[in-house]
Amino acid sequence: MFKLSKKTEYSIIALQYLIKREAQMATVKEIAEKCKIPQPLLAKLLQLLARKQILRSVQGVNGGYRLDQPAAKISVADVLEAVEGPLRMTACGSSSVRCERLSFCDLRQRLAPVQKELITYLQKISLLDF
Amino acid sequence: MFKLSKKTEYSIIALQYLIKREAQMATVKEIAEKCKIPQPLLAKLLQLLARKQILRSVQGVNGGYRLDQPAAKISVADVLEAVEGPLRMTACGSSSVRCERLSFCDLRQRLAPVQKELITYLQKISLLDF
DNA sequence: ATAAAATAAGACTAAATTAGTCCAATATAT
DNA sequence: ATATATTGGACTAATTTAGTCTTATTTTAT
Repeated sequence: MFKLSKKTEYSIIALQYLIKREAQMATVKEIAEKCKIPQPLLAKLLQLLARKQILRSVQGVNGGYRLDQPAAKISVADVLEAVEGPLRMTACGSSSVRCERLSFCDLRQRLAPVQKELITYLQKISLLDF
Repeated sequence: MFKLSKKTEYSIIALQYLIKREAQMATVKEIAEKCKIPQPLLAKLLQLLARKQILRSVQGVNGGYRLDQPAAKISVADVLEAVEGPLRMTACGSSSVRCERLSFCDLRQRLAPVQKELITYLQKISLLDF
């Protein structure tokens, strides 16, 4: 329970690698080899992080990825959201899901504050102090 | 991310039903129908909860399940652990998993305090105030 | 005693999600 | 131009989760 997905683990590991390299670019290939992450999968993850402005990508020769924000400003919550999508504890609540228990189940409402606290907590942990 | 499994949802819903019924027994069949949960699956879940002394089971005619503890003493963490097994955020750390990144990856150690806080938090939420 | 009503346990199948691959397209420095 | 990168999307494989089925055991009422 609450186990991070491989995607999330890989993302954090790759980010930590990039933090150590500071502003220097690193290619997917390099990161994949050093961190022992399957390269095509890592490529996807770094793309997701770039879309959320956590990383900056440069295409072409001498291209690669580097941090687009100071490490202290990147929260664990940011990474989770970029890679896994919005954090929510119940299946219902996403617009497409209709729940046959709606009439009597108050799980979602009860979980809402828990979820909120959890997110707040994860937002306070940056990749640096984490 | 952090979405509760169906098992967990079903367990909490069933427990809330049992809380409303107070000390009265309810059969798996009854709970399954009222809460719209597949009966054989629910049966498994209630067994897990009974093993952890969250529920008390009585076999035979007129048997069923009832709470084995006051609702206020049952924490969300208890339910999660009973149904999902120990809460841990990394795949490594369970004895059977060997990680090829061990030499340089400190994810597990860094996640340890996060995980601890999370568990502490979930332990403080009972089925009543939740 | 016996039948009926209940949980217990484990093997099994199906569905869904996650992990990982592959390939063609686009961008860029030399 | 060409080599080296990322981009994006479709695809397959593996794993996990959800759900079913069957048989055994326990208990009670008759």
